[in-house]
Amino acid sequence: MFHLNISKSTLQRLPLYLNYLKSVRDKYVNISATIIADALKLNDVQVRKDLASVSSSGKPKVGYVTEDLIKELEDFLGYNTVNNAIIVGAGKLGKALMGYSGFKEYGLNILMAFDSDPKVIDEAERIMPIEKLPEFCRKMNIKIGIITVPAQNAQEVCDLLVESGVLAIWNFAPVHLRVPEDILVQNENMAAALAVLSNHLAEKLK
Amino acid sequence: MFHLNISKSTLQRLPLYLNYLKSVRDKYVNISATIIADALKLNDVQVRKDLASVSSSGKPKVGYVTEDLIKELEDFLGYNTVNNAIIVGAGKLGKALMGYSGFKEYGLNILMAFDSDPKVIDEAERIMPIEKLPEFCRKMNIKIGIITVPAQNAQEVCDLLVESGVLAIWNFAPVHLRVPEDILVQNENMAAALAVLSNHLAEKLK
DNA sequence: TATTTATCGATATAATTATATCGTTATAAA
DNA sequence: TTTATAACGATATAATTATATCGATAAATA
Repeated sequence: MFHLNISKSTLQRLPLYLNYLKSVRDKYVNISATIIADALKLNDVQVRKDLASVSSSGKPKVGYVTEDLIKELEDFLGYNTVNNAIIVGAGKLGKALMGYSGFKEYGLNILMAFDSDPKVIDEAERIMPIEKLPEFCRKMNIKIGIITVPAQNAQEVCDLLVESGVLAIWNFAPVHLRVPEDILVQNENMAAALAVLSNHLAEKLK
Repeated sequence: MFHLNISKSTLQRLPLYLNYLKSVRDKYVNISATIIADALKLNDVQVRKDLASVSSSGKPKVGYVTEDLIKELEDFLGYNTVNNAIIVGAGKLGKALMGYSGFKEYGLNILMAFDSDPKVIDEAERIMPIEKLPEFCRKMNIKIGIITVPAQNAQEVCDLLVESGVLAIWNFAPVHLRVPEDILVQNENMAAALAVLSNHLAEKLK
């Protein structure tokens, strides 16, 4: 697999293609970028370019073999590989993510949550004290860490994760995290999303 | 307030600025775009341009008055205005979001969840049958809807929300929603985030 | 008071991302 | 068998977004 030079925007559209393809796999044996673009209200050239980075099987007049494309997307997106992860911050959001079974589908397996508050520790519920994080990460070879602590603690948690060998961080705190160059931070900024919503409403209702 | 011509990327950075400013309000009476940019690892011109869309009080050599800027950002982002919202889909994610108190801080007040499955209806827990959604939205003047149903049901739920007067939709399903021009869809695509994480790992570990 | 400095706002350039165009090819219809 | 068409890939153009440059200005220092 050649995971090179693929833009974040492309990468973020791939799951949409995959989802759409799965929903029409019975309907189309072959499918074209034009049809996909139409269904997802995107530009067909964009779809074609995006797909070119995971597949090279497109044929003029015919398009792509739907099942092949699904397979290629799933492989590329790592849905067929299990990635073990841990969560730091066992508050409401952390627990919710941990309890959310939907991530399995994407190859994400959340093994454990960690928290600094002794009151929430509960090993039966898979919540351990943060002191045990480094050892756990090394032993289990954890490469993905999810941060759901309050903004003011996010950076220190981030540092701890990096020290413990984590390579990719999914950050739910509304802060910018400073990390070494080779570590990826993916921000899931709910505040940012809300900003967009609220701004739209202010526009509409004024 | 003039909410015009502001790019989504800018809008998404504003909460970061606000959060940072709050964390240093005791330290700096005045603050410059340079300092903010440095702290958030952004370009100073970008910060200045972003701030120009909410404030016009920057002074050479001095920068901005921290407290004024905080106030302006909060107003602009609508954190001082309560936006009532509802959730459709009372599965794990829906319940989690509903129970998550953090949104209050951003002016988002989730009043009720709706679901089509009679087994999960529980008015004491603020989960109502989906049939009651349109009436509820109209009566309570709901303008924000949050979609946490499975991908295959997302479009019909979206249509229902639009019919019921909702103007902005926060979509957690990994699908593209088709809506009239004046309705905003903000996608919180967890699958997309995971795609980015997984791709990075594949790169690093290959 | 003159000079230096940090910073602003405005404008210009660069980089990235999206869209349009064009030649080619595989299939279907005439 | 020829012609038409849908769709591909490649390349070119347009739009958006980020970064760099520059003159102006408020405060600090000489």
